[in-house]
Amino acid sequence: MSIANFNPEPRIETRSMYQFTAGRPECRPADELIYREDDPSSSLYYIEVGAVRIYRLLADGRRYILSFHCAGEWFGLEGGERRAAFTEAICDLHLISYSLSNMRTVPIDLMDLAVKEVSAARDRQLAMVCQSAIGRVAAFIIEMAARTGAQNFELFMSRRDIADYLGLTTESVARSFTGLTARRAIRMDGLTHRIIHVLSPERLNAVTTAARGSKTLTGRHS
Amino acid sequence: MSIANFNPEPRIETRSMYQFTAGRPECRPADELIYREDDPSSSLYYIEVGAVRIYRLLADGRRYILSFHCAGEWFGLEGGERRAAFTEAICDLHLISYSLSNMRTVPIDLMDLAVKEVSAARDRQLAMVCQSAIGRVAAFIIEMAARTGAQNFELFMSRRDIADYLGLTTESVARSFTGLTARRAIRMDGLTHRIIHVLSPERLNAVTTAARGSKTLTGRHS
DNA sequence: CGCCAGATTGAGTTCTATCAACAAGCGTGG
DNA sequence: CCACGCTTGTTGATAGAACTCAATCTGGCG
Repeated sequence: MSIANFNPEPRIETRSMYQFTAGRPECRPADELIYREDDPSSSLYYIEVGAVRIYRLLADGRRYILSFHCAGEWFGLEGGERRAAFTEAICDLHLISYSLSNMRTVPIDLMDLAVKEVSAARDRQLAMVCQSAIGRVAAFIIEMAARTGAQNFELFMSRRDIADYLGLTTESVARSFTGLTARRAIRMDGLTHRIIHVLSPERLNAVTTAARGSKTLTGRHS
Repeated sequence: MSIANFNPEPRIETRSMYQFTAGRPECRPADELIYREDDPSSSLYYIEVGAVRIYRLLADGRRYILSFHCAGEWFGLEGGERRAAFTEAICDLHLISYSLSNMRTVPIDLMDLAVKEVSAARDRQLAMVCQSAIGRVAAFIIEMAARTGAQNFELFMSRRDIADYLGLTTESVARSFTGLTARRAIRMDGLTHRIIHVLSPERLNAVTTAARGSKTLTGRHS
């Protein structure tokens, strides 16, 4: 499995390690825990309706959201035997679980899922480090718009969830939303301002490409 | 491959998509480019000696280092058909490349590699967002110590590389190293202070677990 | 009506980027 | 040999961005 058993012709059967049986559809209410840290990681999940947040709790009790997953997406692929994070329903949720077993192949290319998650994690890593507060929020809105495929959509998570995802405070998130509204990049609607209208993808993009600081990362070289 | 072709029994052959032929060992001098963004991603690499940095260039020319890989590690697994990042040798490098072909199976479990990269990317994401400058540097030193398996080791990368990896300036990195020395967590040696002695793993850990700010992420709830 | 949760705004503080200067080592060339 | 430039790393002073604490606003609910 690891570099230790380096061998010219080992013919490792990746697929055989990851076979699952399809479960029945399940419904979970908002805020219910799907699995917690240290649970055995024996299932994979497909979201039919709703959304989840995957998060870790730090030693001091703070919460950091690693990713959101919404309808039509898979989650729960884990490296180790046990969960490294918690997963909760954000809103009412319908999902299908696939438990580890030798019965049948899971109806998705796990390799594809894994490399896509690497790619997404790297994109987020880059956004976290390189962007200002308003830039992160702009990038977040672009990501959500791309996922829903619409210019007008409703955020299914609170400002607190967004803050814990972007590594900001709720106040900074609110100020960034206000700032994007002032720049006429978006318009907000609804009681809790969770309905977002993207007025200008160009202006949104302009915010994300504006450098946080010229010396934060090394400038052009070679 | 994606959710679009959802199907109860598709029997997707992950392995068939990822077969390689072993290449001969190659040597690369320091700072040489292994591959660049948009190159076809047709090879996987195993590092025998040396280390590489994988990075992206932002629109404004700044550089962000996504990861370092050193001897005994694999790199180059990519989601798409083309490279999403650049890779360079940090120091003199010996590597073995495996080119895509139908000849034989690559001597590593790619699935294992992919899920480990997801895990590592998430850990870094968390460190980037939750930690102060000195906390990130402390986490970086802990990571490097774990990789080399020694309390005393030489960093193969410059302060600039570290800064571009941690999303800080070289000045902040230097100040953090000084701060860790003042706390007697580490001692530095060598002409360019790249030789690190970990004096107290406990004190190092204490720096990483110290909260950056109590309101940065949501406190204990539920 | 009082109370609460979610979102926003304002004022002050902290942290890090920025700009500048400095030190040490190394290579080059006169 | 030494002056010079160059690279790498470090330190100091200042400015700006985000956090912190506080207050306000809205709508929902008992």
